[in-house]
Amino acid sequence: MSTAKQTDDDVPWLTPGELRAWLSVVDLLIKLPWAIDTQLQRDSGLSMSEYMAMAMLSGAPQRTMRMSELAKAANASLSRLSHLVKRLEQRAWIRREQDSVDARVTNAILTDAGMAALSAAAPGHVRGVRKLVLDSLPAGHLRRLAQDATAITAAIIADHATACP
Amino acid sequence: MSTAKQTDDDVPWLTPGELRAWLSVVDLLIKLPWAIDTQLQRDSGLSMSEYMAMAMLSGAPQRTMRMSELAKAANASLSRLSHLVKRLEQRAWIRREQDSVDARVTNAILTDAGMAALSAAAPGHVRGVRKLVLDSLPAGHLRRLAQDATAITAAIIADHATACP
DNA sequence: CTTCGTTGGTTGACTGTTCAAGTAAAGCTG
DNA sequence: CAGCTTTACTTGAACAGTCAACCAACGAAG
Repeated sequence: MSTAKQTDDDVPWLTPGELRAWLSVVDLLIKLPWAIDTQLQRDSGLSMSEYMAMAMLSGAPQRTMRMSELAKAANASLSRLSHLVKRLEQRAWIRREQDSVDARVTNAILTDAGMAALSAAAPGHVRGVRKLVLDSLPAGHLRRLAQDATAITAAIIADHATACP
Repeated sequence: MSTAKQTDDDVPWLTPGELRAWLSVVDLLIKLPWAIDTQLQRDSGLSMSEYMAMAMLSGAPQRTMRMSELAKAANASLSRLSHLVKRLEQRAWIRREQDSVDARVTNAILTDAGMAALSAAAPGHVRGVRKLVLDSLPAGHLRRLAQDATAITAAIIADHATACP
């Protein structure tokens, strides 16, 4: 059933402490995205992924990025981004343009209206992040949390790289 | 645009350090569920939410829970759970039964086949969690991480409670 | 300069989630 | 016990995300 070298019987089951810890992490993985998304959706009609895409564009030179570049920055698949940008294009917040050098690449450009929408959404979003995340953690814990998060994502990327070369 | 008491201009923007830390957490919130789901789907044809529902049932007396109870345990909305259970029912991994005391409640019951499927899926899942999460963190960090996660989810719940009483 | 493989992106069908509405049993309340 | 309200789900439509084709442009190789 699994392709791993270890047999299933070798896997040490989680200790009660590990299990509780893992479940509280899972709880976070469900609830935090939900909370952030809810605030953004309610106050600005944006999903987190849409916000991220627009935020990344806003920080780029000319407020412009190629699709594949933006996909990486916003943690989205190319397909997902394509659909997402199409929707934002209909709201006139993003414009698409063919690159003049390489005609295969599409450049996504944050319009002025998009920039305005992002600016309107940002304070509420930041307030939410502050209230839910930063204010919940004692001083110094944020840095630790970020380091642990980075360590885990690094393991994910490494694992993915060894799994399919 | 927002219903909060603070005006938008009062919100202190994130410092560069806070922003970096937050983005690394966001990265985790995207990649870790994806990695876990991918492993489960590939090796066992289950999504994380399906796995969680079945795991919760497996630990309950009679391998039985009422839908609303299971929804809370598995972090799902009632509607989502209803659809999800319908799908698992078609695979004969879960059975539904009306409660004999209160005819409104539906009891979800993990079948023997469901238990077998769960047992087959568990080792691979645990191995994944170990490899990606537990093994990425130095000793002691897991407990800290869990505490921080719990603090944040508590803030989310508190916030949600004050927002809509 | 034409063929072939690669890169960059789009599209459409399917799947799962959410949201709003609906149903039906329980539990008051007068 | 007749008429509300609440509780416990279920359902169907809308929507976002994934996956597997697909297409067009580029770039080597012959």
